[in-house]
Amino acid sequence: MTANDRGRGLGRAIRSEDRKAEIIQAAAEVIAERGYRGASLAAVAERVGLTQQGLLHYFPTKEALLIAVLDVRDQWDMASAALHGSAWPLEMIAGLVEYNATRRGVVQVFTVLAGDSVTEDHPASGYFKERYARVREWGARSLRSEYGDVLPGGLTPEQAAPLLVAVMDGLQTQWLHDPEAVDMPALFRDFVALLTAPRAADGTPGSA
Amino acid sequence: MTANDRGRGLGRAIRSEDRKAEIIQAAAEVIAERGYRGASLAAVAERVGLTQQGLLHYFPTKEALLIAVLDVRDQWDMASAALHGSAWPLEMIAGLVEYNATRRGVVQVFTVLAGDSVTEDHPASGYFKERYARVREWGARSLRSEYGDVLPGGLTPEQAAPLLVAVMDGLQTQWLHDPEAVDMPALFRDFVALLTAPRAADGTPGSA
DNA sequence: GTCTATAACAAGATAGAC
DNA sequence: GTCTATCTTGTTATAGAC
Repeated sequence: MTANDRGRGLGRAIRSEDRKAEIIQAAAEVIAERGYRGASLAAVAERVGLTQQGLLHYFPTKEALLIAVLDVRDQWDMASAALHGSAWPLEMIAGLVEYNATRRGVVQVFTVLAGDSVTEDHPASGYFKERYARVREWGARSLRSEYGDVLPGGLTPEQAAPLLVAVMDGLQTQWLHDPEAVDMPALFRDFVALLTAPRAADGTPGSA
Repeated sequence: MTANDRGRGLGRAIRSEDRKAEIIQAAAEVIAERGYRGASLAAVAERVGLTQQGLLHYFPTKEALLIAVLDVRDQWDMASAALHGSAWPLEMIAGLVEYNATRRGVVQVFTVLAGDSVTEDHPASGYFKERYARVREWGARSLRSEYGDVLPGGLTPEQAAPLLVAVMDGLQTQWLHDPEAVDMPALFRDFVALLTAPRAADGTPGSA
């Protein structure tokens, strides 16, 4: 707390965290551009004005850096809500999709890594398996708290949640390949409409 | 055409095509397991009992081999139908999803490459952009020929087609990460039900 | 905390023998 | 048609100076 802490103790520690955050940000960018395997430590280092060896002072291995990227990115999206257990109304999720459409980089990291990580012995494969399970559960809980045990469209929350996640992921892939041709937020809202528009009353009881 | 053409001419040419097909199959496997960047020519060559240099006799570069893999795989799925313009009823598409659930390798190549190819200067990025556009168009045409200008669920074919593709892709990703937890064919049929279940008649004209 | 030097590999591709 | 040998480049990671 003294004025001459510069270069030592807490002051230095905070600076170090800043540096780490900078590196994580740069790593996310490079991974988005070239995939995990294609992202070299040297390319990341260059972006923050370090050498490859200087970077390794902050993260001992490439894998450690990837984990750090994943952990930080997690705080940005649904997974964060999922982690904290707070339910989101569908309208809020649609808002997130709208926001995502303005942040290509964020979307691209996850799309690239989600694909990458189905390969053998990928360092992020466990992460994604858990993440998907967590988000599906959270989605089902959110939908149940908004609509009860059956959505207006006729599906249960447990049926709708994985579809919701699939639509988000799948639209992102198409959107990344051709943003002009794919209006991601509008299409997501079309899907929401499908989920929430009341079905016609048929012979089955329950409409009265 | 003579009997002693063995080792020359047509006989040899056919053998060479067989060898190429073998290599393409092996390449698809290795790409599924390790991604495009992680797939070394040596690993592919080993699977067909060749050296890396022997393999390069058939495909001059790694990129040429990737293109060949993509071209051949295309003949296996929807893109083939899309290419030939023939419409598929939704039930048939659901059948394809069911079939896919028995062929992990086929699914995995596309999922890995679709993610991989959103990165910069990826040799397959043009391929996927075109493929998605083609499949969306074909999907819309198929849906229109089965249901007309508005599906029972209320969406137009142009709205439903990209969602259909997104659900297929997105479910594949979740299924690859955790096949036990994700019943891909059943979930796809849930989505089909959403698309095709009649909506409740509201105040809007058109129901009479 | 960041650097230079370097170890230790692994990659794709070419040249040329057989 | 397939091999051995080799070039060139790029990778992660370590050792140790400053």
